[in-house]
Amino acid sequence: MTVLEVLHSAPNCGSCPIRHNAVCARCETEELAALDAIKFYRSFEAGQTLIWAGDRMDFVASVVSGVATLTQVMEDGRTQTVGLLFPSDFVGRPGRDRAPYNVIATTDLLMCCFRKKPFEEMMARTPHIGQRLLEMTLDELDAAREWMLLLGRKTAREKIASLLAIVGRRDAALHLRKPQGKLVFDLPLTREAMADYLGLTLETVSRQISALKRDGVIELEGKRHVTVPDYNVLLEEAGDDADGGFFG
Amino acid sequence: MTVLEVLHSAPNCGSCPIRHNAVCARCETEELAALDAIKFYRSFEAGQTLIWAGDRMDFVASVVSGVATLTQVMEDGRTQTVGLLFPSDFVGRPGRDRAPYNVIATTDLLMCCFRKKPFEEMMARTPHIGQRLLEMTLDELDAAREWMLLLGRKTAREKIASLLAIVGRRDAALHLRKPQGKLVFDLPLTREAMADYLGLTLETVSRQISALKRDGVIELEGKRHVTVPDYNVLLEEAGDDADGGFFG
DNA sequence: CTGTGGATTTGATATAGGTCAAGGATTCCC
DNA sequence: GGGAATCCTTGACCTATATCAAATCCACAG
Repeated sequence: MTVLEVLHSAPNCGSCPIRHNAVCARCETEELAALDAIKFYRSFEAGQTLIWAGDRMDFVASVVSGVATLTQVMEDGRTQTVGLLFPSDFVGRPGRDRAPYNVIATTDLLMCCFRKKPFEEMMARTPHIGQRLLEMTLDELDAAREWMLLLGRKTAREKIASLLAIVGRRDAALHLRKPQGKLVFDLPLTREAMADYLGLTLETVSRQISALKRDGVIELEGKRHVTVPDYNVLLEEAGDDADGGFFG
Repeated sequence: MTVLEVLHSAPNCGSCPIRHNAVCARCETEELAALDAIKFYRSFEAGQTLIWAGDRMDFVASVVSGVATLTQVMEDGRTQTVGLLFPSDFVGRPGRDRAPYNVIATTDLLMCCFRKKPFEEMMARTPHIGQRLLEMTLDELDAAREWMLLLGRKTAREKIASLLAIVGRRDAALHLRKPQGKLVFDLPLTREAMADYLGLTLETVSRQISALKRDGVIELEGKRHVTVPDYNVLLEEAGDDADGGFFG
């Protein structure tokens, strides 16, 4: 995969609590060439922590394949995941050099990285990139706030349905399809990782998944392979507005 | 208060779930003059909804005095507040013209507004402003994610203590002081508004405030006037890291 | 095939916080 | 002063979810 491909894939997936992406979908060829010169790839295994909260971060990066989480941990071990990163999502914050969260690969993961300093210099020369970054950050903020509603007010069943809807939507986006009708995808998270994202325990996650299965909202093959017979039914279970959020 | 004063006051209050502010603390005098030409003031009464989710927003604005909330409401009425706006905080998103949340004045409120189109034109001419806006948006994102930890993992008592710590810190910032030792301030929120922000019911909020009072963590005079004998004790009750978050 | 360890499910029980209901305090208005 | 509205507190009880404890499943090493 070339940088050009990474940067030009910019699916906008909706109101998910998930980062959107592509650094600059409109930038000039010569700028892409410049980016190309400062890029490198890194791969990680499922379960690996790529970055620890407080670490110095001297690069920014895009997810090429796989899924990662952004996670906060309290002193006594209570854990809350605050973001999910799918392919095309972006990590890193120009102008800040400490990572505020643990970044953990939940599946095998390939990242396309750019050294931070040259990236920032390029940003300074290229207004489009800064604009795009503001755009992306606003999307992330909307996603975080949508998740605040989920964490503060939704029931366990609604939380699970919401998460499944988002994973289904992002997976559909990877295949350049709109999420509708029947969806089939693999869960990129363990029950525990789902619990950490939803503010639940893994037992509750397991029970609610069983309940959704019993009620025919989803079908399961093994523990990770999910079939959603009707995406709209799933959205109703999620308690969202009809279209699944502000972005449709 | 002049625009210059509004724009140049940029307290950075820490890891609160609260927006920070000042559009551009470093911009040139002539740019301030340009901003001055497109500003206007609006005032609102406590309880008034300034903006409804879905409304067209043709301005951006800074809080001059008072407090407002950003609030999401589900179809069945469940309500979650996703942001608190104190003086110097910013509302509005260049490049987007629909408001995603209700904005509600919780006290009498004065806003300093700028018409959006000229503001955006100015942003395009002045890289500092765009940079500052990205900076502010990243702060908001951090605050939102800190709040996700609160909503997903903290107990009711910790939630209340966290909110009191944040209000105390922002209030101290208004007086250009560091929060420490004894703090005295007024709560700008009803019990119900606190509940909506913390993902609780108003009864639970009331009970936990009574408990913190009983345990000497706070003192109350009337329902709104709070004395915190020792800010560090409050932070411990909040379950945060010693210094109260990433920003100190 | 067999043991081992992680991930998951399921059951029994406990509890934090929600719900429903009643009553106080404060303010405002007449 | 006397409603009456709003906001807040407190009590009694209930329930969704957490906690603790076994099973079960499955992948993988030997």
